Amino acid sequence: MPRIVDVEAERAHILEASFRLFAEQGYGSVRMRGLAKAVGVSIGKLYHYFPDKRAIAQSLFVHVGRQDIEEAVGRLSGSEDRAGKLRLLADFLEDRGARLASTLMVALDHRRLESEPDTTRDALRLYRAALTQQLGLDEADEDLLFSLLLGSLVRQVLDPEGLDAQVHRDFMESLGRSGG
Amino acid sequence: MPRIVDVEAERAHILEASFRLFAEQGYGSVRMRGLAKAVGVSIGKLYHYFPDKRAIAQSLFVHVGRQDIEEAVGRLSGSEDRAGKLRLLADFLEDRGARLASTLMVALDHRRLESEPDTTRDALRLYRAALTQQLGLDEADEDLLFSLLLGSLVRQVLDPEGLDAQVHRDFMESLGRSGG
Amino acid sequence: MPRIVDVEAERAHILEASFRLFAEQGYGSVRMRGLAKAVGVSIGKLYHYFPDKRAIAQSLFVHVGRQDIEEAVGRLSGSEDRAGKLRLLADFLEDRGARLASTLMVALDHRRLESEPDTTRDALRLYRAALTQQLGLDEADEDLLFSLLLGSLVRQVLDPEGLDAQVHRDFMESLGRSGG
Amino acid sequence: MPRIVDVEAERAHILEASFRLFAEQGYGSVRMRGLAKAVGVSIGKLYHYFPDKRAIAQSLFVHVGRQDIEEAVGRLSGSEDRAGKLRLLADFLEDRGARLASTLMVALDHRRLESEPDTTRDALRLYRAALTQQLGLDEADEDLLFSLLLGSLVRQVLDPEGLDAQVHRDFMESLGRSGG
DNA sequence: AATGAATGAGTCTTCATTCAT
DNA sequence: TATGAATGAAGACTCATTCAT
Repeated sequence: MPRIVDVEAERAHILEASFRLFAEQGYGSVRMRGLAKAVGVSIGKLYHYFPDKRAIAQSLFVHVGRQDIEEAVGRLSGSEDRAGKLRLLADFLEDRGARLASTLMVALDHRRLESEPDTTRDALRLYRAALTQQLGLDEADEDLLFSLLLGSLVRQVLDPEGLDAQVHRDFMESLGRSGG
Repeated sequence: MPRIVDVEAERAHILEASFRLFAEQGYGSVRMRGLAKAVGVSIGKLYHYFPDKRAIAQSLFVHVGRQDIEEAVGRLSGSEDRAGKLRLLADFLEDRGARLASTLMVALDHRRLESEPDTTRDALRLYRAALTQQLGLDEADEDLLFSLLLGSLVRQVLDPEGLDAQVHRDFMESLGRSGG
Repeated sequence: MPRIVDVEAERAHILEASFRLFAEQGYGSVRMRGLAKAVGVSIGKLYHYFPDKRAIAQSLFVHVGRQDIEEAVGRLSGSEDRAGKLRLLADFLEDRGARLASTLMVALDHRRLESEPDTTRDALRLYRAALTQQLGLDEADEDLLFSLLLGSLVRQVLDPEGLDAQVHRDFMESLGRSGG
Repeated sequence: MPRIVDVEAERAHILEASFRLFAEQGYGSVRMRGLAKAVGVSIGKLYHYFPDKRAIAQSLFVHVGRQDIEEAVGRLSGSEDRAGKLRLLADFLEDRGARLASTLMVALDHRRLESEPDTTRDALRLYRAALTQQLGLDEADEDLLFSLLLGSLVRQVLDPEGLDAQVHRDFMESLGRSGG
């Protein structure tokens, strides 16, 4: 029994420390040697906890995806009404944008690793469902919001300065005022 | 006398035929052998026209980026007023979305290939400038629209069915009615 | 814990086993695959201990050059007077000629590998200095002897039978009788 | 009939222009592209006049070897007596040393190109025979002289400044005084 | 359980040679 | 005959994975 906890903790630690490298370099450009160094463990240890490189990348996406949703839901729960939740969402985007953008990069890589796009697609829908559950917007507004969120993450990667956070925040506030 | 070749045409052909593979697999996962096969030339020919793999990927982004802008501007020019141009933009997204999404994938890879993010960032701004010039929206609307466009491209990659084109089209139309 | 290895011993072993191949084929004609087979290790191991082929060739020259001088000095030290040392030198040439000729081949390659001829030239001067120190001949005699030694090594490569060892031995003996 | 002369002239031109590159880089490091550029012809032309790279290197040695002997004999013929010839030989070494050293490099490479050392060995003996014929020294002196000549060429490659031409010249003069 | 040296298939790239023009 | 673009086998080198310690 005590071992299992350790194993999961080790795996989680490896995944967390792998995140940055996979997001920055892309699956195909990450080297096991570089990964081991970034994680701060030996190559052998990586292979002790994961069967191969692909498994790390795939587990990584699941891991960080789950964390992101949990954090998002946790934070949006800080307010009861939709307007408040939207404000918290804008806050979340602002201080977690870099991390979310990295998660998106990892998701795009993950999509390339699977022949069937199922896992990645389902994960995206999970994100969307969490949004639905928290905000209860009408479908059209939510669809727009979802594209807007993803788009702002992409822009965060390609041109962080080019993005006007206030504009996005205002748009979200306007959704709070429209119907639901 | 040796074979007479149009060097620029050959380079363009290689880049066009490379596009799909780089977009689908990502720079680090593309193999020169696979690339040669996909392009339909010998490995040697690839190296005759480009110094190395990296140069192909970098030229590729410039090449497809330029083409995309040219096509977009060409199509938006089909209408004089903003509302018409926005309708044409929605049309463009609809029938060229897959290609534009691929360009985005290539752009994200390109960003990872350069230590300084200058080229990629400048390219993104070029896209944005073309939008400004064609639509003349106020900055806030344009900022939103830009995120929305990029977001819909990302969704096209991760979950094409999850995207409601009509919603996005309606949003663009609403921009046509608002001020400028 | 990983295998514990004596890095210097491994490097020395690789160099010793590389010697023959580089001497026989010349730097440009040696293939890493052939080298690995000749050394009796994997290609990967060669690259584990040396950054590249060039580094092997360059280290090789330093390694065998040092060994040759050590052996020569060791053997000439077997006698106290100049005549005796000259006799020992002739003996050394006779039973180590093939190896010394190989070292010369490696030295000539080494010269071609560096843009500046410094290292190779300095090594040659080191050989010469060892001679000076051991024999204490006048400069002219030593100069002649040095050319003679190198010439006999070249001939050993190009036409071993064409060389009259006794003649060279006699000449060396004559140097023992002349002034110093 | 007229064609044959042209063909031979072209071949000779290619060989002469190849000499320097082969001597400096060694057979295995010479590239056909670099050779074509050095010679000032197209790669196609090289293959028009020689079946392959190896044939060029092998013809090269024969070509420059023949030229060297002819020039040496021609110059030694400028004097009737042995002392004079030895003086001319020293002169020859002094102003043609660099070229002769290159020939030696080419010879050493040539030796590595053939499985049987016949051609190279025979060429060396031809040089020796020319010496015999011109100088008529006793065998022992000639043997010494031959090693000395080759040794001075090697030193010219490895450390040109370290060689005392006067010492070598004096030695040759001393041979002129000794018996024959 | 942990390490990292060792392996060698597979990568990018080169280059002798061919051949269309 | 001459050219150099094209080819792809072979070269140097990398790197995911294994395994002795």
